[in-house]
Amino acid sequence: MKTTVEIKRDRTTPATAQVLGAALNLFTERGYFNTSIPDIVKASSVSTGSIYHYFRDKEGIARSLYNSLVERMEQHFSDIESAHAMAHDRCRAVIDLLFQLTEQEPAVMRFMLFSRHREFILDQKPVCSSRPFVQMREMVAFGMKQGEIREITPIVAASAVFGGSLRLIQLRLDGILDAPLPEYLDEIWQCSWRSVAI
Amino acid sequence: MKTTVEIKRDRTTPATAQVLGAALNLFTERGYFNTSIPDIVKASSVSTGSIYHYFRDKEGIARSLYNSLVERMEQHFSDIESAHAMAHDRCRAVIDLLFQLTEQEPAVMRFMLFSRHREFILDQKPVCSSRPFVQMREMVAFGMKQGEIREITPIVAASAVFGGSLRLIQLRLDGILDAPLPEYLDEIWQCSWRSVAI
DNA sequence: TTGACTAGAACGAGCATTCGTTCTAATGTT
DNA sequence: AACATTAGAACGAATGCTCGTTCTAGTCAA
Repeated sequence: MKTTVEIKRDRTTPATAQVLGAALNLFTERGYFNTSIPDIVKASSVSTGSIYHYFRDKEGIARSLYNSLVERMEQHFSDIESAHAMAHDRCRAVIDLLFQLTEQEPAVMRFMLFSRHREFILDQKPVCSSRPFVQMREMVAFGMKQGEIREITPIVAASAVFGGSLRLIQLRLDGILDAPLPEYLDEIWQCSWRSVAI
Repeated sequence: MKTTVEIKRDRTTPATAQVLGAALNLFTERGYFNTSIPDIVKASSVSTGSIYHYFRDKEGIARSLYNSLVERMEQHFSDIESAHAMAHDRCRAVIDLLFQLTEQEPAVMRFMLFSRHREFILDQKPVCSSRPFVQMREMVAFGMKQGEIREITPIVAASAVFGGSLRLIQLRLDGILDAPLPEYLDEIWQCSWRSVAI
């Protein structure tokens, strides 16, 4: 039996979508603490009262945003695991996806990877221990078990495989890189895989 | 001829050191915006009046902190360049240094690498384009010119060389890694160098 | 005595949040 | 069909509080 609360929480109205969209942009452009509720009201065209009708408080907006984006990323990664059998192909597909997402939805990427969530979402674990990041490490561990990847400390291997690409994403989001990331995919993937391949 | 302002800015009193130390800890533990001036007053045992005597405003504290740490890092890197002639040795020494600093002064590392300075220090360039990061990229570019490193897009090479280690630093600071970083130095360096070596 | 320094109370702006109200549309009642 | 009832949704002015900053008075060293 569903409780009223659950029903309410699951519902997605146009208003909440507008609020979340506006919040995503503002939070990534100026940061959570430089964004006021009045700012969100203006950007979303949803009134203060309505915002507090749908979300417990300002932190609740950020939490809801974070959860939905993490969930979405989880789904992407699971799809990749289904589509590819080898660790090599899985890891490459992950980087390909992240590069594309960075170009298409930089705000999403900025919020997921480079916001300091723990500063504004209380009792939040670091991003690095969220499901998607765990999935990435599992892919590498799997590759090691299958003999695709050299036997080294698993987390070191995972850092070697994904570290360079994550760095490129940061450089791109910070405006240091002018060209779209997919142009670098082959080069960085060659480096990454060389670093851990047998 | 020095102006009064410059003289004042250069002076380092015990009080300013206490304020900067307290601010570093508070900013990295809770974040800049979750730290109030009263918090800094308590933690530093320096009164509000004195703080505003030495610093223009709250942002000034952060700016002063940032500049002093960047300067310190620049010096370290220049020393490394003097001590080693090969890109291989220089890059390895940089990682070694960063790993040691992370263990000895995690707050410094956290503030330098993983604070979102641009959110609280206005008209601040992204860390990635600060001198130390440029120095790191120059080391790699130099290695490529000397034939130590394969010919690929320079910034991709730099990301490949340092990306894995920076990732490990983040994991360590976020509490995902239990062992001190220097234990992983040999492994990650092997990966990093393999990824770009001729 | 003078000028640098210290102190912490007082100030006012801006913030997150609340509240009383109105609006909308669906449901029930006759 | 016509009206009454109700619950959720929307609104934005009002509230109370926190914070960065300023101010005034006091201390100390030279």
